[in-house]
Formats: sequence, structure tokens, C-alpha cells
Amino acid sequence: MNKKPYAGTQSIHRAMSLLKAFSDAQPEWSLADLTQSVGLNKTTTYRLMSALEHEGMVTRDEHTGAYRLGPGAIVLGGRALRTNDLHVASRAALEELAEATGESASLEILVECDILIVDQVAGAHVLGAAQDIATRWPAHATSTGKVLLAFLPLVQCEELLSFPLVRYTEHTVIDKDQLMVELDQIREQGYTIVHGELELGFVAIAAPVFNHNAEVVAAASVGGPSARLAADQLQKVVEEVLQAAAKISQRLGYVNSDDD
Amino acid sequence: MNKKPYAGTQSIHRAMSLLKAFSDAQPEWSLADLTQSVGLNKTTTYRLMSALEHEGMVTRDEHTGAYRLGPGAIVLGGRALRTNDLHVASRAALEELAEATGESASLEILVECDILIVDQVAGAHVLGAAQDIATRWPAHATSTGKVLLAFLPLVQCEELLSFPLVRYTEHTVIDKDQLMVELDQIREQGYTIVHGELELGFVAIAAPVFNHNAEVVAAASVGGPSARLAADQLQKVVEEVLQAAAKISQRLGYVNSDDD
DNA sequence: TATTATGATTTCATAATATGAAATTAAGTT
DNA sequence: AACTTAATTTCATATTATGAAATCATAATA
Repeated sequence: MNKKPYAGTQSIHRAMSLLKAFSDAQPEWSLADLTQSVGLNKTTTYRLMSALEHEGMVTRDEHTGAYRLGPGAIVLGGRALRTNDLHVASRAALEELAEATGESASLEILVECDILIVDQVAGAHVLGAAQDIATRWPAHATSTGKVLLAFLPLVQCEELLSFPLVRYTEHTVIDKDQLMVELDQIREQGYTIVHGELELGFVAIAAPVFNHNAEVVAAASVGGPSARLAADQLQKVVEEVLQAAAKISQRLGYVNSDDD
Repeated sequence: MNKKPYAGTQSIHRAMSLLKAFSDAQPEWSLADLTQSVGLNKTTTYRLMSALEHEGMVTRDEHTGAYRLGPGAIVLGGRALRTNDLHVASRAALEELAEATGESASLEILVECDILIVDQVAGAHVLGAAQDIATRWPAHATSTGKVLLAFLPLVQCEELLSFPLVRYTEHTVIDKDQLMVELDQIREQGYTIVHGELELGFVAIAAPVFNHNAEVVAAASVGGPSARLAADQLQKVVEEVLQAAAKISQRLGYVNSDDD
């Protein structure tokens, strides 16, 4: 089955797995620990890291010698973000959405089984907050994640859900069967409203964004404290989110063909 | 002199030079052009890019096959940013600074001969704008860049200025001797005010941030339209910027030792 | 529709380069 | 000062990256 473990150059894969070891939870590694963690030879790890260091992708603590992600990674990520199709296509629509609802609007994509915030505009209420671009959250506990999963081909969706689901609050859905039922509903109604599944007291509304090929590529969403997003206002917000998502889809070349 | 062109693994350097070819100006490359641009063999380029693609660092246009930076780069950059010492240490101080001045406050570091925005907080006036984190600007035409250059060891400073300086506005200083004189002044007074050297009508005030080793590692700044930052108000703003910079320096373990 | 050009993959033989075991050096601890 | 612990460097080896050429797609042209 697994004949070709790697495509392309091996050392690149190794270097990337080294870079991916740096997480928010563990942002700093000693050479020894890093070596152990990725399962490479110490010398190999050392040389790969040296190359990455010379390129600015990692830096070392001058005292302890511990590795951290470096400015090169920030620069690269910034470029990736600014030149991202979705990011460019969504900006105007998100600004309108934040303006219209007064809440934070964001565009998120699926990376493995997490969602990644690709763009975000803070709402009037949240002045100055929301510096969350390039942050990841678990797909199964977010409005955008559920929308993305719902509109994904079933095989891919099930593959992503083949790991145990983590509970974040009392409302997090961690039962796969229940989740699949919810995804069906979402596919039916074309959007979702999530109440406190990642964080209590936080409500989010999300709708799918499609590309020219009618594949889901992102989800647009609006979120805020449940106190402000009361039940009687929600329908209006849903409309706004749907409209914004449609606008972005259109800019990506999507043509709605429900009428085949 | 150049005995060791590479430190560490060669293919990593090659892969990184490929990634660095993706700029804001040219965010998309065909294999052929990319090959030409970095001067590698076509097959080598192909395989390195394939590995990077599998790791999500680049994606390809499904139709044209053109390469772009991918979500993996965004994720990595986000992590690098969030776990950056400076970013963490500066947040609170920048928020205060933006609050106190009403203008955008930012923290910037030197990467090669450009400055890189590591953190930024939008001022009250600029509501919602300022999504510029991870953006680069030329050091010689920015307040932060000048401050960083001024406090750098002379050798390093001269090395960085060994390339021709680009003119952005009529006020941009492109004469090296003149620039060196200015840097002397900045070192004297401990901050700088720049009027429209990068963009006309834009004023910025910057002050240096030092680490535990008394080396400049960043510059804190406040910037806004010259209409709002009038001459009579500037001194107050300068004080705020100096204070913020000092606060961040302190958090990085810097102890002011002017009294030796 | 057939033909040509262009650019992306794949193949395959070669040796250049990445590799890992062991030795060395440096730094921190008792 | 002796002892740990962890980071570099060395060096022989063959694994692995490499590039020329061939093949395969795809788009442009006739």
C-alpha cells in the first residue's frame, strides 16, 4: 500500500517535519528533544536545522541554543497570506459583513482537520481585538469547520473525522454519528449557527464559499457574544453571511447551478 | 573567502531560495520560469517543488499548474508570529501606545535591509484598517528602519547600506553620507521623526527596543497622517513612543546602564 | 481535425551529497 | 576540579539527489 512514502526530495520532507514540530504549545526545542521527537538522526537534524537557521526560518536562543521559528517564517507566511486568492477575493466582502453586523467577520479554510483563519475584519463592537489571522481551531467545534466538512465529498469528510473528537465545552459534539446528522442538515439549509461549542457564550454563523469548480474552498462567518447575537436578530445576520459568502464565491468564478 | 557557500544541507538552501522567489510582485511562477529564475536544473526544481507541494508550502493552479505559496506557509508564519518573543513582549505596550496617541502603533524588526512589521495595533482613527503585520518596507525610508540602523554596530550598518538606496518620495534620503549623519543624530537623541520619506503626508515616530544584551532588536513606532500629527503635538507623542519602547526593552531584560 | 510547439513529468545511470556512528568540544553542575 | 549533558565536527559510506534525455500532456496554430 504505502509504496511511495515521499514525493520529491526527501530532505525537504524531513526539514518540513522539523518545522512542523514547532507548535503554539511547544514553540521552543533543544536539538536533542527535537531529534527525538521527529525520529531522525541527531547529526541529520543538526544539519537540516543549520540550513534552516541560515535561511532565517529558525533562530536559536544565543544562550541555551534552543531553536525557535524565525523571522524568515514570518516573512514567508505574510507573503503567502497577502497573495492568497481567497484573502484577496474576500477582503471587501468581509469588510461589508463586519460593517453590516457590527461583529467580527472572518474567512476560514480547512487545513488537515483544523480550520485556518485566512482573513478577518473586526466588528465595531470589538474595536482593536481580533488579531487572529493564521490561527487554527478544530473543525468539528467551529461553525466554519462544520460548514466546510458538510460540503466536502463524503470520503474526505469521513477521513478527516477518523480521529477522536475533542470536547471543548458541554455543547461540543463529539459523537461522530450525531455530527454526520448535523452535517446533513447544514448541507440542506446551506449555513449553520453554532452556540458555544468551542467557547461558551460565543455564537457563530457560517456559510460555504465555492470555487469555479463548485468545490467548497472556504467558509465565511460572523461571530460574537451570544448576548449581542440574540435569537431574534439571527435571521438577519444569516442573510448577511450568506450574501457575503455568495459574493466571494462569485469572485472565485462560481456559478450557482441549482437549476440543472 | 567564500569557501563554504552553504551551511547544512544543500537541498534545503535550494528549496528556500525557491520559496523566496515568491514575492508580492511575482506571487505566481511556472516551473520553467522559476527554474530559470533560481538557476537550478528543471528536474531538481520540479522535485523540490513537489516536496514543498506535498507539505502544503506551495499549491498549484489546477488548470495552469502554476505555483503559489500555500496554506502551510500561512500556518507556519502564524505560529512564528505568535510565538515570537518580541510579539509577545510588545502587545500590551503597543495597545497602550495606540490608545494614548489615537494612532497606529507598531513594532518592527530588521530583516536584511528591510523592516518587518511584527506587531501592530490600529489607532482609534484608523478603525479596522492596518492589516499590515508581516509586511516589509525598505529600512532607509522608514522611521523604524533608521532607528534600527542607527543603533546597529557600524560594520553591520554599512554592510546593509552597501546597496543603492531607492527613492520613494522627494524626501527620501538616498545619499549615504547624509544618511550616516542622520543616523548619528538619531543615536544622540534616541528616537527619530520621519516626514513622508516613504509616503507623502505620512509622519512616523520611532524609538529603539533593546534586549538583555543591550543590542537593538526592534523599533517601536507610531504613525499617522501629518494633518493629525501636527508639530505642536509631536513632543507628547515622542514621549509616549519612548516610554513604550523602554517598557518593551525592559520586558526583554534590558537594563539601562547609561551611568557607568 | 491534424500538426506543431510548449511546458510538465518520468526514467535512469551517475556521482555528488546527505547521512549516521563515533569522536571532539563546549558548557553547565556537583 | 571532576563529572554530566548537550552541541558540533569528522570521516567513511552508500543512499539519495541530481541532470540529460525521453516521454507525456496540453495548448496553440494551421
